[in-house]
Amino acid sequence: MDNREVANVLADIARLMELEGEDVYKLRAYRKAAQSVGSTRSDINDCYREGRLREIPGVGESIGELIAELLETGRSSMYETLKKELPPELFEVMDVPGIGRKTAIKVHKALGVTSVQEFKQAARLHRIRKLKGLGDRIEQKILDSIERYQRRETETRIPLYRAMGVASEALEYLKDCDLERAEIAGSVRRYAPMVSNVNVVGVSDKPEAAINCFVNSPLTAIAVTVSANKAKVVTRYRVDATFELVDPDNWGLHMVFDTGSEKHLEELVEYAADKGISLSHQGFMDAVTLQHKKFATEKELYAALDLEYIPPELREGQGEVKAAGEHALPDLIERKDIRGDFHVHSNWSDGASSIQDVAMAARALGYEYIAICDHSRSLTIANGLSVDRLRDQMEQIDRLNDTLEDFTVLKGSEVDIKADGTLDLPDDVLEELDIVVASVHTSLNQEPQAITDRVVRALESPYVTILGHPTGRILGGREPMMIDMGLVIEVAKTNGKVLELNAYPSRLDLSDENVHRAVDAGALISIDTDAHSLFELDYMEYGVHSARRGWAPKNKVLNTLSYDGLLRFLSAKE
DNA sequence: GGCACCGCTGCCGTTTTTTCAGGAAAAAA
Repeated sequence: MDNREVANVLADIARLMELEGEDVYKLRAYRKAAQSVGSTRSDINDCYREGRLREIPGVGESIGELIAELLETGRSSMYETLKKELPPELFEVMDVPGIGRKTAIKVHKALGVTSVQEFKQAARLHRIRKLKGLGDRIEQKILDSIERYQRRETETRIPLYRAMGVASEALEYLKDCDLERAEIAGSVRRYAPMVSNVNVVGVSDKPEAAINCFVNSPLTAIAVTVSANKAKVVTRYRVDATFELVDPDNWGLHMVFDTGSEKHLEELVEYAADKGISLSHQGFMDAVTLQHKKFATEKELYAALDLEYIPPELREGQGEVKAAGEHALPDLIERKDIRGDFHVHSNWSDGASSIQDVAMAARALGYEYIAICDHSRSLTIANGLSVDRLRDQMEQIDRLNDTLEDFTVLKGSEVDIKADGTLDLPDDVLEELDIVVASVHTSLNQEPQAITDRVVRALESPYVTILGHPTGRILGGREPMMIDMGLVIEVAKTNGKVLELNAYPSRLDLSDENVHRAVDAGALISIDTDAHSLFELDYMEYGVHSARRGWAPKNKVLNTLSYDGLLRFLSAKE
């Protein structure tokens, strides 16, 4: 057994204990040990042989003995006993949002159903509503949840931030594969929020060895197709990866074709055809002179078509080719344009760092200002600030600002928009703040009309500066709220409110489409990280690229303003 | 069950609201 297999058994045991209603700290200990064994660099068998099992964090006497049993016999008596009690298939049922531990067990024991499919069938046949404590509405909820879950199961795409991890892992392995060059292409390079394939393009004078090296890397779960210059594999992260070796003299053409998107390439090929050029992954040929051309860089290829260089984020077939032909591409926002961050948490609520440390980190990024926007009182789970604590925080920020030069900490709050659209803090408190980010955190499932009215009401408050994570979506996890974004954008524009592009990688909310709509409508956006620790301030990178996907120019992004410019903006609103 | 810091131990992520049903589970950062 290797580390991964041992870790899987430990994790399974933890879940079975959870089903049994075992002490949560006990099962957490198993879960932690699983995590630790799975991620440790040294081989678990070596550790055992050398008597160093307990040097692994989270492995003590009992778990150490259990691992020893596993390695000696390939099984664990404790695991076997637990499995007899409850079938591990129930894990998947509990993975369905809306079905918890108790419900899963209750239904399993009463009806003898085990798999997700069986639960679904039982709900369809109205067998669940007959159980004590469950009724027709819970039954319907279970059915809906399972259907949503199953739809998600067929989803092979993963969120960008996870694909980024896979991509850098691929590049890391490829360092040992005798390559002269290797770069990420595909939808990861375009910063698409959901990714189904990680593309790597490389150059090597030993192609066969390089391809084999990639296919045999630990990244690969199954090799799908392998040819002389190209390999496609299923990775161990539920996403495919493609590695292609190309002619270095034609690097530019290959990068364009391997970056996509399909729609962009369609537009591009058509545009080229109109100019009498035959363009494909195979090459570039003048249809009249029959001359072939190669391009070492993408810029040269676009230039040969009389096009402006089109940045990868714009290559979605949204009219960028036409715009590039007219030299009318937007002057896209860049990372270096960002002068501050309006949505950052400190350890006053659920952040990890002190205000001072956040300020220092932000200044080290070259920012001029940062707004501390901790949660407001009703969001108790995030340790939201009461009015009194918020006032204390404001005082502390004032004192901190007295010691800072060329940098300002703005006083803010991420104030909850309550279910009726009122704000979680009274107006006289909001008025004292520099920045008010208003966000929805509760009752996300309201009907379209209700949720839209609610947000509109918040945007009509004169004290709100920014609408935080406007749709509440979690990539690969939660659907956006059923809000009428068209109307919200209009109201924001009319009332001089700013729409946030929350750069937290699992959110990226506004979506690129909505950024585009907002920019077209003339509304302002701000790109904020929602950082809860210092390193998360770097999430700005995701935000900027997403804004570029929405064609956002610098002058539509609030946090490109200098501090003085920002003050003018804020005072103009009063 | 593991661990840190001394013990005959106590902590490990928390708390309130919503929802469906009539007490209990799930969701929010």
